[in-house]
Amino acid sequence: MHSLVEENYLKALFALSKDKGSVSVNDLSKHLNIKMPTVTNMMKKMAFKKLVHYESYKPLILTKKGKKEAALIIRKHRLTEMYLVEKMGFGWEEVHNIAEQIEHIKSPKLFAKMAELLDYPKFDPHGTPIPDINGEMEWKAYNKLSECKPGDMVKMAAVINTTDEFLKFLNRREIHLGLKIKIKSVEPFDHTMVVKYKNHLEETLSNTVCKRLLVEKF
Amino acid sequence: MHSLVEENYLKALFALSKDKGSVSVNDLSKHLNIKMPTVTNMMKKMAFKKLVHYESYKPLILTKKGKKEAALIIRKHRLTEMYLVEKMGFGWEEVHNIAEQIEHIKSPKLFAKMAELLDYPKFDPHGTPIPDINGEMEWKAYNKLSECKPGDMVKMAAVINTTDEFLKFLNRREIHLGLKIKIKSVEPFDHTMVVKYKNHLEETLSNTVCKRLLVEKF
DNA sequence: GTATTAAGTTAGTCTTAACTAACAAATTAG
DNA sequence: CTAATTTGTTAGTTAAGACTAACTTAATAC
Repeated sequence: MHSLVEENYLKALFALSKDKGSVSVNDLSKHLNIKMPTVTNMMKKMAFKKLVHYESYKPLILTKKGKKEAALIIRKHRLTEMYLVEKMGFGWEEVHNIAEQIEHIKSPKLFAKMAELLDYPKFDPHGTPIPDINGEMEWKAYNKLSECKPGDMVKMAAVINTTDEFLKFLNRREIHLGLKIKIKSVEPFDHTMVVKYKNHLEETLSNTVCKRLLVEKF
Repeated sequence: MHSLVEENYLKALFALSKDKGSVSVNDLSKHLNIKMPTVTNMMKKMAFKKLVHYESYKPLILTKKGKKEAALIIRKHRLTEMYLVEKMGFGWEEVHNIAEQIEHIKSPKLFAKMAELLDYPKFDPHGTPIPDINGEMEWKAYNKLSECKPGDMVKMAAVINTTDEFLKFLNRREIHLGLKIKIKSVEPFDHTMVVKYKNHLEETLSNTVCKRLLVEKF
């Protein structure tokens, strides 16, 4: 399998290529705090292993294989974070460093068990999606409603941390998956949103609510 | 801090020096599956770090510092094993490999939390004592089952040299920690024992097995 | 459109932790 | 007590993954 070092390169490549789809050697170098020549060498090695497409002076692009491997590491990271918070009582700010280490543990069983005990979560409490066992992350284009701007037209895609209370709240307001929502305005002080959808012409949603709603822009 | 590699040398030294108090380069080499010259080099390096007393052609002896560091790694290993079994529902025989990796995680908080959630255990699921945060271990006066006599009533307390094979063997016979066992008879020729426990009214255990089972008399 | 700056590569060095080959010391056998 | 065997050491090599210095290509500025 891959070394711990290679796994860190994969993760960084995956994270950085989110928007553009490709990464410069320079960006990767800065992100990992590793000098550029080292990165170049590593990219050649990883190209040989079919994890990344590499050509001199061209941007770096993960292969399908590379993307999958990266997603699986991220899966392990997020499951670990979530496990530490939900099952062990850690605070969110404490778990990153631990997860950064545990994500490299070679034991499918350990992570399968975490997933099971957490009820196969698709999102962590940040609302960030957790890739499945095949490295698929079909949800990656989603945003929190709270991060959208006035004027945006969005479609309801998912809900974070679905408690009974919250689901009843959504039902009362007729908010459901696939619903098209227009953001009318955002209160600068507490980030309360005024939105419009279907026959609700002026519904007010608190930031607490908006942070739990994942939407797709269009 | 120490590298993962050094930690493995420490652990091996600690385990092997249990009886004699010292270890030969050869034994350590065989135990770690690492050639002797490599071991010699490493011992010099670790002697420089005051982890081991090293003199050419003399047996290796852990320093006080070395012993403490080793005990702390073993603490992490055993806490992890116990956590996996008690809190995550793993089987006794599955946890060793995972703990072997997690023991190297650098996060005092993680292990403090495990200890807390397990109610500060002094013994792990194998019945072996868990060193405390200062590297101190509490050894109870356990006896090998092989040294008991017909008529003795004993309670399973710990297992020596826990290989996968052996643990599976114990599972098949439903032998576990805390189990109460009565010794019915001992074959004088090969020291095979006939014992009784739970609904096993006449189970025969070879001397090889009995020497590996630690029990508490009562 | 050339000059300058930024980004990327090549070549060579370092450290860690492994290895083999060859030699030396200690132990055991006769 | 010497010879043979086992154990341990020295010296030199290798691979991974980092580095610096020097050079080349690409991008940007004027």
